[in-house]
Parts: sequence; structure tokens; C-alpha cells
Amino acid sequence: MTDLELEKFKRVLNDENLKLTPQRVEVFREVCNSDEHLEAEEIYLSLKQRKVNISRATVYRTMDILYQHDLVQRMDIGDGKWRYEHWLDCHQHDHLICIRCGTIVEFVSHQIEEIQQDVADKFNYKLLRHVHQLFGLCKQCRKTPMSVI
Amino acid sequence: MTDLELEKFKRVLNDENLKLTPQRVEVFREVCNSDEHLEAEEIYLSLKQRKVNISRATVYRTMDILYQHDLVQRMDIGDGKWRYEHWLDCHQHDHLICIRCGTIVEFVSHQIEEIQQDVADKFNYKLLRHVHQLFGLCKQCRKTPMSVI
DNA sequence: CTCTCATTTGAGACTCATTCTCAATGAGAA
DNA sequence: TTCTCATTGAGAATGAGTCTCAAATGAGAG
Ligand SMILES: [Mn+2]
Ligand SMILES: [Mn+2]
Ligand SMILES: [Zn+2]
Ligand SMILES: [Zn+2]
Repeated sequence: MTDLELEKFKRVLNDENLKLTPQRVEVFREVCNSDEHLEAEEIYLSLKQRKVNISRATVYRTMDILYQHDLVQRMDIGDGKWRYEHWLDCHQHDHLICIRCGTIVEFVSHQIEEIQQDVADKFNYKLLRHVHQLFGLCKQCRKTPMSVI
Repeated sequence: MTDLELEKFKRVLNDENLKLTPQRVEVFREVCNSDEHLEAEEIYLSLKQRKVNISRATVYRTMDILYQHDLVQRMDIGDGKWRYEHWLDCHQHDHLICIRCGTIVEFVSHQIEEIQQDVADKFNYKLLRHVHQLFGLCKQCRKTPMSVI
């Protein structure tokens, strides 16, 4: 977590009359220091392992603040759990997910972005955000026979 | 629900050694007769209102069979509930959703389909399915000030 | 048509991610 | 330092979906 990122967080907290607590900083640090798509429970457990005991409730509450203020990105791959990833120094992107091993690859297509905008315009919607996920089998998983699960 | 659709369902049940029960037929009928994107609970309640009392468990179980055998389409707009729609005489499509009033518009873009395939190819994934949802404000909801929620 | 039996059903218990409650604690303005 | 809310943690509550198990029932065999 760079100072810049911490500053952004401080600004958000200030603007919203929220307090800068050690718990909030630790949770944000944990997400910033990982390049995975983390579940709240994973964040909770990573912190615990580092002897940073923060309650699940606080982890959930902090991730909510971060998401609401666009300091993290959130995704749901259909298993009923939110996954978070830091949103810093990287751009908006979509995901290609292996349904077998869970490997996630990120992609960007300006062409798709444009067509999305056209579609929204056509139906008179003001486009605010989108979810675009491709599901398939990665190179590895395509090789292994399906019986070997 | 046309006879053709019922026949398809019978065939699926037969192939899987599942029985054709009145409950299963009623649940399928309910979905086929609606053009909405229905939650399991809505299906359960619609049936109840028609004095067709079928347990929630059976509704969930039937929707699962229908989904697994591609007789219905399933979507999750991020609120933790599956929504189902019949899949008959209509084609694969994606959704444009108003975050204010919930109105759902359907769209298809062959261009996007093609690019998706290119992306999957590029990363050496075998593309199996995708989720593509655009969220925004519909014409109506764009007019009304945000305070009036 | 009846028998038989594996499948299905319904009621309610259970799961599990997330949210809520509330008493105790703590951040930070003055 | 004091004062005052916001925040925290522990555990209860929620809610969509799944599971359990005894009773009911489709449907093939006879
Ligand atoms: Mn990502
Ligand atoms: Mn649809
Ligand atoms: Zn894989
Ligand atoms: Zn609307």
C-alpha cells in the first residue's frame, strides 16, 4: 500500500465523517498487498494469520466503505460470495474464469466498451457500470480428462 | 407452455430416469407462461396464488433440473438470488438493467460474441458461457430526481 | 388392474455469507 | 484532558438455497 493510496482512503473517511482506525487501515493494506480476487473471509483469515485480529464484522464493514467509494473493485462469479481486488494503478477490466481450477485472467476490450455504450444509447439507458465474465476451461484444465476432478 | 415444450421436458426426465410428476409440470408451466425474470420465491408464490401448493424445496429442485438441462436460462444480477426465464423460441441474449426500477431490457450483439471468442482464444481458454450485464438508468428513472426514491 | 419399489414430495432443520445489535471502547475536536 | 459520537467485537439474526427423512406416488412388470 503506497502513501498515495492511504491518503486517498484518509480523504474518503474524512469526507464521510468516518474515523481513521487501525482496523480500517489494516484491512485496506491487506487488500492492496494482494493481487488476487479476495473473499472477505480470506481477508479476515490472512489478517488473523499475521496476528492482526479484526472481527469479521469489521472486515465486511470496511470492504463496504472501500467499495462504495471506489477504492476497490468487487465481483461475484456466481457462487454467492463477493470477491475484492484493489483498484489502484490498474484499469477497469473484465474477467475470464476457468470453471475447473478457478484461474482468473483479466482482459480489456475497447471495442466491447464502445458497443456496450451503443447498446445503452439505443435503449435510452445511461450506462453506469457493467459485469462481463467469460467462463471456460484454461489450457491446463482442457487437457486433463473430466473424470479427474 | 406448448406441447412441444412439454415433450422436451418429458424427454429430459425420461433420459435422466426422473419421473413426470404434476408438481414438476406445474413449475415448468409457471415459468413458461411468464416473460419475466422470476425468482424461485416468485414462482412458489404465483403457484400458491393459483391454489397450486407445491413446496419451496420442490420449486428449487425443479428449477435446478430445468437449468441443468438447458430448458431455462438463469441469471444473477448481484443480489444473491437466481432469476429464471424460459429459454424457448428465444435466443441467447444479455441484459441491460435499470438500477433504479429494475426494468430489464434484452440485447444481442454478434460483434461482442465474436470479440469474446477472440479473447478466449487469445488466452487459450475454451469458452463455455458468459455473463454480460449492463447497469444503468432507464429513460424514466433518469428524469426523476435521485431524492425521490 | 395390481404390485412393487425406487423416486419424489413436503415440512422443517440446516448451511453459510452477510448484516445487525448492543455494550464497551476509542478517535479526535476543542 | 475531556467529551462525544463513531467504531468495534461477539454473537445473534437474516435469508436464499440445500438437506433430511418419513410418507406418498409414478410407472414398469406381471
Ligand atoms: Mn480483476
Ligand atoms: Mn432475459
Ligand atoms: Zn483451469
Ligand atoms: Zn428505471
